[in-house]
Amino acid sequence: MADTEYLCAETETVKTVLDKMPPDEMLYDLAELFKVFGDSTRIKILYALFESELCVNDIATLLGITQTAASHQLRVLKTNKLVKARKNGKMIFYSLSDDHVYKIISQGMEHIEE
Amino acid sequence: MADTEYLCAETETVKTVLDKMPPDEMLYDLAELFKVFGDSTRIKILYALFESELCVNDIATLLGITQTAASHQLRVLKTNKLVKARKNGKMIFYSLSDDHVYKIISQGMEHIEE
DNA sequence: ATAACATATGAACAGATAAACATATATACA
DNA sequence: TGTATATATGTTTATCTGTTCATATGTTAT
Repeated sequence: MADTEYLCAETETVKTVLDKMPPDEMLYDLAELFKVFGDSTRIKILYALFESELCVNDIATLLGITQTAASHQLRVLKTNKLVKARKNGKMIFYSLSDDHVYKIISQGMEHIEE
Repeated sequence: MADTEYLCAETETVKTVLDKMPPDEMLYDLAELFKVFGDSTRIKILYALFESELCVNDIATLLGITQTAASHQLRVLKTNKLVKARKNGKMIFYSLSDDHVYKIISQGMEHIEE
């Protein structure tokens, strides 16, 4: 037997909230996306790429991290379609995949700066 | 003696990248902010609050989580200024603190839906 | 083919974190 | 005052995550 749940909010309100809530899978994906932005190393990489495409070693050197760490994080960014890769000889140049990245980070910055 | 670092990118480019990079502390704060969005329980809470202010117990019931879990997550959201609280008797109503929350989540959704 | 370089991968470890459980605080009402 | 209700807090635990180290893959040049 389930508990008798009761609510403070109006029944109508509760109904609206539940109606407008996107499906769980979508909310899960959204959280996953933000999780990618939730690491300072990855944020730094994205910021660096605002200016120019860069190869892995340059990114590592610029940010003062190891090549391995850069590579691992670039993989996360690529998997989540935040950056794309272009191969040129032995080097691989990474760049932002679209301007959502810029917009999302900008909104975040606005929130912080107030 | 430091390694002799060399870069693939132009010296000028590297300089610009470093110049435009915000201070580390700011980048760290930004990552912290996105970390808050990077959890599906918190995303669900924020989505619920898009419609209406809600008390803790309602949020817990609506999302199918325990009161304790809701309270813990609301604290995280409040600490990061994403929600604000209004006390009314024994109940505490939570609501979104500003529209950055909405904008950030919207941008994220756009990225996912493409 | 071999050497040097650029990047990626796999495994292990340390630190972070969300949830659960028990309990504390605070308010309302009898 | 005592009791029920609403929310918050502290602690533990299981899981996740970022980094490091070692190694592998792939590319270029000699």
